[in-house]
Amino acid sequence: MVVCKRLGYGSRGRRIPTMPRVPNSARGKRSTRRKKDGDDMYAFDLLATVAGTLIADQDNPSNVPSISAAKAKKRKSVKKVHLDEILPLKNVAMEKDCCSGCVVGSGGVCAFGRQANNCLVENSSKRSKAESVLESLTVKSNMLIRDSLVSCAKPCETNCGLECGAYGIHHPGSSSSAEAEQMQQAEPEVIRRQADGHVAALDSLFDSMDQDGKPPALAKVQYTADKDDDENSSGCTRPSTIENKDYKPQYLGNHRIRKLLASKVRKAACNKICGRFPSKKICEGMSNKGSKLNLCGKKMSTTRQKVQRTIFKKKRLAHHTSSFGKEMLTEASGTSFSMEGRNKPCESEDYHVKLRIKSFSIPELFIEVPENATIGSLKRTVMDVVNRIMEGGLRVGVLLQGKEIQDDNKTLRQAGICHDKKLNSIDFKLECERGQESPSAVTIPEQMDFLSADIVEPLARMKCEEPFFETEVGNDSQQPIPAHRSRSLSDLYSVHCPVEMASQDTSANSQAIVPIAPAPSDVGALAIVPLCKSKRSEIVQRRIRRPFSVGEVEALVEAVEQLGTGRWRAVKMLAFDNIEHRTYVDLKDKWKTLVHTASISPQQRRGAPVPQELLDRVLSAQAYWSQQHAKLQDKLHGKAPLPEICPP
DNA sequence: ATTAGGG
DNA sequence: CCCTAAT
Repeated sequence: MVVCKRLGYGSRGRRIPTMPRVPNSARGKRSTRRKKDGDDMYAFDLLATVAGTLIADQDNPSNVPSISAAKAKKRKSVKKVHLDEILPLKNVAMEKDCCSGCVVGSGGVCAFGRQANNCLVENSSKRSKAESVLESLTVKSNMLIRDSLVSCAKPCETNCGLECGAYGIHHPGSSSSAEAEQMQQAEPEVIRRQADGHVAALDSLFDSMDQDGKPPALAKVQYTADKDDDENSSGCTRPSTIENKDYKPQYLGNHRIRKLLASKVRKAACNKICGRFPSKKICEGMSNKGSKLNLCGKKMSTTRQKVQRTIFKKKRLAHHTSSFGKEMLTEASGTSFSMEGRNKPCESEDYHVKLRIKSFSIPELFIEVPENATIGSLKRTVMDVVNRIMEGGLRVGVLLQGKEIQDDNKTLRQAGICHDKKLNSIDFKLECERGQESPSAVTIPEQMDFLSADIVEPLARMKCEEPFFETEVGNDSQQPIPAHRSRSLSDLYSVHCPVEMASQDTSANSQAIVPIAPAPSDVGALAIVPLCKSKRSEIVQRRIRRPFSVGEVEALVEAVEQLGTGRWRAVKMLAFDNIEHRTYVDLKDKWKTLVHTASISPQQRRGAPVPQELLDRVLSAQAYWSQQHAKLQDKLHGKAPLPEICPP
């Protein structure tokens, strides 16, 4: 009677701890996510705000894209200055409207310079190293980071330059025509879909966004994206890219950063959304503790809730993945219409200056990756470098004709930013909030490729001090190995994840060489001016997916068999102690999925198959420990212990 | 910081 | 994996 449900524990000779830990099952659960208010302001939001607040309509409504046309009528007439992307650095002259796609990073930071060869990646030198030949990859010159939609608004006639990023690397000239074609086709699709009735559902939302000048680019992208997202009922999907329907974001990340910043980001997003419903009283209850994400009043429809939630999600994603180009587009429609040359005489105080910041220009990136690194690791490395640029909290500087306007209290007109002036010469500068770190403090690694360095004149060399990625493998020798299993798992990793190691090493050694504020030459390009590398990036990335190997599963099963469920920290310490990317939450989650996997038919299982033997052990351990927890609960509640359930 | 549970 | 309430 008492033997039941042990299921082979004894046969494995494992001793079962006398008492399970008190389960914390009493802990509350909830499925609603309460949003909190926050005041976080992010650099690019700030910039977007700068742009947004300066933006209003020009007199010519015909230029207003279809979606915002109606709303435009409501607004008073204003002036617009279109700051198109400029290239402060001398570059190879290319024909206009050439699509030098430059997709930076993994999450969908898209950059398509439509002007010139802004993203010339050249294989500059082959320095042979002792172990590996490193390929020096110089992402040269300005990489225009811009809303992909914008980039696609103008048809690409040629595809020059190199696209480095989420969807692969294409060497100049090698870009497939199919891709270019796809990009071209994206635009009509965007416009069409926006023109039809789909917009209605979110109309009020967009409306609100419009009013505070926040570019609804995000929402727009949501429309343009594909529908295979699991939240497609909202019509929203991933915030990026038209050119790849199979977009599976390659995330990277630092769990700690994420943990620290995630709530911040959410708060900010919430705050912003809330701020976008100024007069509609949609924000009622937002600060109510008990209220859910109820932006629209007491009874938000399910769909609506989902839409809103998705907005949040996309908001966050936009923060993370397309931080550069995000929200730089200021019109609801994806139509790219140029406001250049539309300056009008300053007739009234009511006129606004409309600054349309379409893109940021990343001056230069210098990246080193081993030849045997994967594309994925390259993407992550690029993203890493980009993230580093973003680190440290950016502030915005405004330069007019190359001169920075220091006085924040000056009006635009006083500063000379007026429609009758040459507004083409406005630059925005992004600087680190804390620029204490002097350039001298920046280390120049020995392995720096100076061959490339001399190409890129005034340079700040940013060495990554700590690897962006967790080094779960590289430090085995330094860490004591507490559990034998840890050792084995480590070994296992070094066997199974060599590429990951490579990418991490790469990441740790990757350098970014970025020009320090080149004299802002002409037309409104935004020079990103990284002066420091101090503060952690606000960019939060989803962690890269790392499926559990069989070895890991086995280690997990064994640990849980010994320690029980609900002691995930202990499990982690026992079996995954030096596997940094496996948190105890991960282990708990994995156990959950293992239990589920074990309880479904093999035909229903997906992914790498787990040996049935392991799954059996999972089930037995789960059953055993559940029973233990139940017993304990009963004891705690003073109930008589239930008779043990025995199988027939 | 951990744990539990829903997504 | 993510997110977050409750410990």
